[in-house]
Amino acid sequence: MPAPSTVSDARLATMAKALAHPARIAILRTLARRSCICGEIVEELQLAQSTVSQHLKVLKTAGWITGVIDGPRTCYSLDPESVSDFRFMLEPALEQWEVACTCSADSSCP
Amino acid sequence: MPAPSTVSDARLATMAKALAHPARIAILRTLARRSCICGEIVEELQLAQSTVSQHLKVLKTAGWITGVIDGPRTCYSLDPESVSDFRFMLEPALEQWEVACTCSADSSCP
DNA sequence: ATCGTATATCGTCGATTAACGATAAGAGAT
DNA sequence: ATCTCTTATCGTTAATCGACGATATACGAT
Repeated sequence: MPAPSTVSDARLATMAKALAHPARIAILRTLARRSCICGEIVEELQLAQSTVSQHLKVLKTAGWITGVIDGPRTCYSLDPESVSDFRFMLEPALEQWEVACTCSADSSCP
Repeated sequence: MPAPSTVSDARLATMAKALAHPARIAILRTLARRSCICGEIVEELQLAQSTVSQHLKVLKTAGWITGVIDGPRTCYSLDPESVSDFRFMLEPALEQWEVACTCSADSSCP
């Protein structure tokens, strides 16, 4: 029997990839605090506007956030459902991995 | 006040980055099952040996796994401590993010 | 209709990633 | 000492990432 899952691992990897940059983590933290922000993020992180826009796009594509256009600006928010999905995919695995023994019995190991 | 954390976000991002590939997730799942494997992973995933070796290096560098050389082979295992670190860094954030409202009050939003 | 603001997109650059085959290095066994 | 097996590393390739400035687009206000 092969390792379980593998189906949703693609999505898990995609969301992890979007998380794999300090600037994007910072953006998520910011959105968690005051929800709905656009170019204010540019001030908070000291990055060019185009760079921030790209990071937002990555987060949006991966599903972490949603963007609602509000006149000339776009209002970004965390997508709680996707956060929930991510937790549901990741946490059972992490729990299992944390208790994995350092070296199991049926193995070709020292 | 800026967003909290940012200190360990670098490490969080690093570990997330290592997680951001289906093959590496598969490797972690495998190691969680039977611990201590080396080239058996090459069979499980259908990838070249050098590719698997690289993925193992990425996981090791990020701290997810440890490698103990055992004669001619190397025995890899999950590092429960790092898994724990990762959980400790990530889960509080995820909990917070999941309950973040879609659009908060003090915001320039619709 | 035009101006100003806000944001997305384009094009570019250097750096990194992912994959592979080929080669080197280490440890046992003959 | 040599052969074999296992794994790490090297070199290459195409693709992607991260950052930026410049430009285009969209909207609201004048």
